[in-house]
Amino acid sequence: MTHDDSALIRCLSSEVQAMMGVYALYWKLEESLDALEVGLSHQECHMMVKLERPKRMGVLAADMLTVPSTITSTADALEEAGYLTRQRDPEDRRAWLLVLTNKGLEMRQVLMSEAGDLFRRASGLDADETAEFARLARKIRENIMKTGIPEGLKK
Amino acid sequence: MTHDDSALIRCLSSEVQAMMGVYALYWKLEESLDALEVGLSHQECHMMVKLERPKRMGVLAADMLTVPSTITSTADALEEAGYLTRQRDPEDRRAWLLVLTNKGLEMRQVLMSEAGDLFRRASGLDADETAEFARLARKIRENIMKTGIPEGLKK
DNA sequence: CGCATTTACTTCGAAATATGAACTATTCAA
DNA sequence: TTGAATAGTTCATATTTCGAAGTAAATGCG
Repeated sequence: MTHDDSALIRCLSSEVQAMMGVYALYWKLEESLDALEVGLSHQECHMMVKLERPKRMGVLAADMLTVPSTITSTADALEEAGYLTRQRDPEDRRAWLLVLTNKGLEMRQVLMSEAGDLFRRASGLDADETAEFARLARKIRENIMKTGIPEGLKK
Repeated sequence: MTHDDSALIRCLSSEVQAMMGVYALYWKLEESLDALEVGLSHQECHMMVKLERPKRMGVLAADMLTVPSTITSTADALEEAGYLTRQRDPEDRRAWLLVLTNKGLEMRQVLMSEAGDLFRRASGLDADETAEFARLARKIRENIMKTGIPEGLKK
């Protein structure tokens, strides 16, 4: 704590307190990702995590709340590095499925376990608190995935 | 939800579930910030929020987990727009205090109340859940501010 | 005191990232 | 079969971020 912010923060609405915590955590986690020195950009790490199973690029764009062209270049990099391959989706041959290679699956395991450590260290929460935080975070994520995507395509 | 992810996600560790929620929320909030059309970049919004009281640029850099030169350019933009002024810190004349103008204070109020709305809509949590989430988020933020900053200066 | 070192911020050019408009290939609908 | 819609790609551009070198003020130390 740089100063006595904690007292000031308690004066804010719960929503704003929550946001500030989320921002701090996000920034901290992003910073820690660099320290992993795993040779992947943040976006590439996120894509690896999202690929628990083969997914279409459009689905990933929606999941990652980003734009198709970003997915293309991220996938290019991961393919180049040997972590995934593109396979035509048999159900719609316009679409590609991104499929992790064995090397990709291994890297994903590493990332997931490192991610757990990062969260534990950054948050400082005990197991119960983490479980409760995870429950709410899951609920939030479900809400966003449900309501957010249409909005994201607005304009 | 693009598919039946919710079931898959429950298989992950609490830590990873928490992270995925935090990421989704962060991305969603950032996206919504654009829609605010308030003429400020994300970084500029964040700085406005952090300036609940005058702060040194170095302190802001630590708070925002970023680099001094980024703070300089963000502060330049906000000064240009009339939201803040630089004042020499009487305690150390090398340092500047960034002080919100009246216009800046008004904008900060707008941002804070909009932020509350954004969180409410994005998260979909009720008041109790929000309070609980805020409690944990505050705890996390305190932990990060306490432990995180020295690490951030490593290297 | 006077000089070397550290600290706080700035400058500016380069690197990394993100974005959108125009394009190819495929599907769908009539 | 043809026109419109969709999935992804390309590429040039905009935005953001970073870091090395510079200025000015403070601090430490003989």
